[in-house]
Amino acid sequence: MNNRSKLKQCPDPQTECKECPVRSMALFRDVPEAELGWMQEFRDAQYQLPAREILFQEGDTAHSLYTLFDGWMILFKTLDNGKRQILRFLLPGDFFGFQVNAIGPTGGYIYGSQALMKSTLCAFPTIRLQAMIEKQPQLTIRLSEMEMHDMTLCQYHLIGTGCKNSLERIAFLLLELFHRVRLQRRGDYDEASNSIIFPPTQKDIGDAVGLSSIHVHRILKEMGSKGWIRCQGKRLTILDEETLMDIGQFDPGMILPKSLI
Amino acid sequence: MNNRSKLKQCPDPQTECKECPVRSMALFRDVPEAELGWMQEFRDAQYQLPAREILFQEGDTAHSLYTLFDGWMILFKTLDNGKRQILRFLLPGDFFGFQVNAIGPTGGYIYGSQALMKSTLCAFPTIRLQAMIEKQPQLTIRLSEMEMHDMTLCQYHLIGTGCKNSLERIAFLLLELFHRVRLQRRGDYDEASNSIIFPPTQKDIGDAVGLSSIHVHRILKEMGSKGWIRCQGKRLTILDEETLMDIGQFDPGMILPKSLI
DNA sequence: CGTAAATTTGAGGTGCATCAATTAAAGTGG
DNA sequence: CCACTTTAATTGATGCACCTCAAATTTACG
Repeated sequence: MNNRSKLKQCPDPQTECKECPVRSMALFRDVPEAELGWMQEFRDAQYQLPAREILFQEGDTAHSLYTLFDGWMILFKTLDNGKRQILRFLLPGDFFGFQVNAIGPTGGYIYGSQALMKSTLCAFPTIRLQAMIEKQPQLTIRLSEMEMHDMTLCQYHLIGTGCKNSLERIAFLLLELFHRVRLQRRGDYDEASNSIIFPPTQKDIGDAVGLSSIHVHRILKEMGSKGWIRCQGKRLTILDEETLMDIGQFDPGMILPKSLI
Repeated sequence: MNNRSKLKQCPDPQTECKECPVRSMALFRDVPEAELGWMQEFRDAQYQLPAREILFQEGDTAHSLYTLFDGWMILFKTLDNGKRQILRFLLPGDFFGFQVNAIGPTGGYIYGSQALMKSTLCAFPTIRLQAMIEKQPQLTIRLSEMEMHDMTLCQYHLIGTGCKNSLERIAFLLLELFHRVRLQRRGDYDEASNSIIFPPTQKDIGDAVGLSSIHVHRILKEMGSKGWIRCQGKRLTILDEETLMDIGQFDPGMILPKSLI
């Protein structure tokens, strides 16, 4: 465990895997119900992380693999020039921590991770991955699927920073996050107002799409004044989805999970 | 087969999988020698593609999965505004074509693919992937490894377009491609001159790192005048690798293959 | 050898960054 | 619950890294 972070183990009783509310999004989605108890043995524990807290930094030895259980997190990389690139926004069910910078299980994480709001994590030791796969070989297929999905999103972000202007990039990002939250159909999406809880700051948005927080602010203001969105107090409301989809060249289909086979 | 392309089947005899020179980089790297003959049955054929030819376009039905056998190719996406983003440069051994835009095997490719020089491909039908995996379950682990590797590269490119200036991005890209070619230790790398065959145009470079071809040219000229590189006639020579690594924040370790387990 | 494609160079414009300073909001401890 | 501190949002002014346009030259190629 990284002593830089204020990670705390959750008080018992912790959530049972077989009752997990994010199971349909998670790595162990396809593990048969009867095997879940066994799988749970591999789990380290559930942990809580306060808002804005760092879980691990780039280079930290990768002892654990994580599934975000509740909250919002980011994976990021900081450069020598002080700039930060957000690589992924993590929502409940998302799996992370298996990209390391060396061959074998002794490597370090190639990115840092931070909570954007109070978050809960399920962790299991990296060292047990092999045993888990041997017990449940179909995990590798699910792992590939999740990687493929992350890869697709990463490619769309690359397309954004490579080819789109500021308005288009931000429109895309807002819609992507909005749809990802809505797909989960949990309390964070409010159907009546078509809004979601939205913890990223303007700086976070900028660091995700390659813009300064000041310019992000101007674009958000423009989007607000045109009646496309409302964005205040950690809540994002989408008012004109069609226009935003057109501008951002976003298609909800591209964030749907795909099967490898 | 896509009739837009001038894909031609290679004249027999085609290369035997067990004698494949790129096997150590390829999907079937870990398949036991004894099983390779069986695996080869799944193969469609070897195909040849002329320089600058399109293999498939975004949206084409994904009938085949490909391994680049010889040559250079790119995966790219073109936007409504006419701009193009290069998502991956493909070198011999690289596997592509399994990212599709729909659930199940009936989807279309989410990117286009084009040869940068005369290239040879090995193809097998997407529909046989499941049977191959059932016969050789360890293929899914190797697939995950390859995806993880591609994902890492994609992330570094995102970091480039998101956080780096033009000089830093181009330095990174040149070194990445240089090292990837050199890792293969085939004829395309010349040790005496520390140079590689380098088919991308200045426009290709720009489309990969999010710059105009004109600006790419100015930067390449600057790099040349400072004695860092020589870049002419489809050949790239690295003269001052240390300076370039420093500027581009490139570490050769990050393109080395990693094991999942 | 002729045509298309890529490279090269210059001039001018702009989208976004940077700097600076104020206001508002969120977090913290008494 | 309020005073205090920190962080985020907001706004204006200025600058530059890179884009776009245009045209000449060189290279690639059937």
